[in-house]
Amino acid sequence: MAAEAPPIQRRKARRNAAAVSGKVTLQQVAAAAGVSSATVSRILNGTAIVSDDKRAAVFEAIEQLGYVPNPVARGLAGGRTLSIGVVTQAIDSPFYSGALRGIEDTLSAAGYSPLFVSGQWNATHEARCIETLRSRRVDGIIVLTGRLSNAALAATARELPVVVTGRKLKASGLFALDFDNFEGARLATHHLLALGHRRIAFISGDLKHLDGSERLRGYRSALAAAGVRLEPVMELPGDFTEASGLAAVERLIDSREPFTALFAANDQMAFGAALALHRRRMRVPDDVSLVGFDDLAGSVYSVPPLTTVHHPVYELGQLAAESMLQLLAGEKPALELPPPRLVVRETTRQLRT
Amino acid sequence: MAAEAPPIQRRKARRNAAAVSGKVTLQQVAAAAGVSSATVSRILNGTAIVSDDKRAAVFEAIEQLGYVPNPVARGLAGGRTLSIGVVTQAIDSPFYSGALRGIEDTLSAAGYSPLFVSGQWNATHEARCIETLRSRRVDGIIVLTGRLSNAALAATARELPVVVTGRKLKASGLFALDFDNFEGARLATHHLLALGHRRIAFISGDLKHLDGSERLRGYRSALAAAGVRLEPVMELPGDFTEASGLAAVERLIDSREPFTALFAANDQMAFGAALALHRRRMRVPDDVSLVGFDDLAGSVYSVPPLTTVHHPVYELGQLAAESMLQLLAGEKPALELPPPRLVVRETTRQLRT
DNA sequence: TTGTACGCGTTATCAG
DNA sequence: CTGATAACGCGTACAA
Repeated sequence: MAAEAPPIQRRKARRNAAAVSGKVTLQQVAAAAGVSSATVSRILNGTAIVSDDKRAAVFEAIEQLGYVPNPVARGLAGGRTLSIGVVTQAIDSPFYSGALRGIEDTLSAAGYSPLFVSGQWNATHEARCIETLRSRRVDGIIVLTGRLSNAALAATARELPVVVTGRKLKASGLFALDFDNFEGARLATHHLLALGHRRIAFISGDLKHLDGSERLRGYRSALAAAGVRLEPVMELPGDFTEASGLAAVERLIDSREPFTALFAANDQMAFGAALALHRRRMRVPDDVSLVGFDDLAGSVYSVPPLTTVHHPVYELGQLAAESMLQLLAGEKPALELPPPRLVVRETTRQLRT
Repeated sequence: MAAEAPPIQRRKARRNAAAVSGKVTLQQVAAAAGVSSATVSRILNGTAIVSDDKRAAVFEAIEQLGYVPNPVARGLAGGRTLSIGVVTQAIDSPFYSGALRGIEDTLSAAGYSPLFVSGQWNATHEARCIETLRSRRVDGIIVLTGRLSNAALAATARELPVVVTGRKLKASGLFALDFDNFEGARLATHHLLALGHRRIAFISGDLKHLDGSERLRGYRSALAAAGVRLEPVMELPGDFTEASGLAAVERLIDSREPFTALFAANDQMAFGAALALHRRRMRVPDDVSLVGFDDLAGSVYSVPPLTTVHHPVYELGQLAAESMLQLLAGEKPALELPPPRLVVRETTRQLRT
């Protein structure tokens, strides 16, 4: 036993050094295991059946040497980089960052790495982002609510798998994951109607996006179903930012148009609206009821906590990533997001009569 | 002229096809330009001086063919992947996402791509993340407030450039970008003292992190300087989350210890604190003054807008990325974050006497 | 089942 | 200044 000590120590030392420097090659593993490099590769990728003894020898060698495959070389040789491009609009938006985490969690669990790029709400920039991702040879691209045209998306889907959220679209090699924004907005508006409100103003998001237009449609639909007349003055334009929500409410108040409730197309605008109401000395929910959309992490802790429509952003990211994995595996994804759900907190109350 | 039309068209067509498929190789460019591939490489990387005519011919060919270099092959051959690993704790945290944007902006402007991974406040997981990044052959690693030991960080800095934020540390190949949390906390506490407050409670963050402990130190220092006795009961433990801020304030109120002001070690805990006060029917700032730390994007729109210490997170990301670029260029970074700055908004007021 | 040999697209090292 | 040519580390036809 004692005689064997030195070799063992040496092996251990080498292993640590290797694990840190990451410089052990597949070739070295093959040599140590007494097989060809092709066999090692086959074992690693499950490309072919290998005899059990060689298999064991290879794993032994991998363990001893602390071998870690080099994804760069893999990418060059095999064409697969095990990385997925993710096009987001603003990486620091409270809305998207939740989705990004969902994507990262499920992608990394599958051995893939996400490559995030920000499109910055600009179609041209977005196209450039996709070019960058393609030049980096990503295996697929996930687009979170892009500005890119459906045609452009379908075109890149012909080259590599694409998963897109926030729009409806069918094309080969592409999967669209959509959330029922219409129903969510209907739910929110219905809630206010059920509380007795009739003068319900709506702060819309960017109508160029499906999210924005669908939420407006849901609002209108609910009002119509309740027999409440649609009034253009009650539809305030916004762009999904807090500032636009604040501005919209100030304009509404200045117009002296009576209203008892406010539905903002997203939580951020609802926050802006709440501040505007506060500035004008109108209390929430005593004077005005307020509903948001998205259920951001911070909405639970706003004062008072915001009633809103839950949008499962984390799950959105997870499902987008899972769909991509399925696309990569040659399967046809059919995942669906859970239906929207109203979360009643403390910014809404029965209309005083 | 007319005779030349066909070739031009053909060239155009080929160029488009190439730009989309991204399959034109450096070899093809070399062939088209009538030079060797080495020359093309040299021109692209500025590795050596090349005659003007060949240079022009190569650029002409690149343009015609729509050549885009392949970073994967580059990574294999040259060892540089033009990608930087970024270890963050929670990609969806409002605090870190701002920094991530700063990093992405300046990195991509320099032709680098960031590779984000989440350490999830877990040293073991963080170490694994770094292994992943190294296996992907990133050219450097930026660590945002990690849990990793200084020793571990210094060790990886021996292998490749490292930039770390949120701690003080000197080592070769490593640059630490620190923010003056002590001074920021001192500023905030001083502000409350200047308003006449004496019973100022402090909700601390995770004291295992330098951010947390330094802010506590700043709070104590300001009190001491004003001759106010430090009372352990006024120092409430927290962990940087909204929930912990809420719990801390509820405990404080239940203890019936009198207090007129509250300083939370970050904005998220301040939000939690504000909600707790609201629940207990204590008004901000009329009954209690409240100060946060970080100046998150949402703090401007909280109701009422939060007085807080501005922490330049976006710049933090920018500077971290710039430092990394300098490290990569063989320079010695000496960038510094701007000093902390108190942003007085509407949650603090003169103590009523 | 296994090994040989070539190719992936660049960079780097030599000569010239 | 420029051109062959050898790496870089791995996947994969092809052959055995």
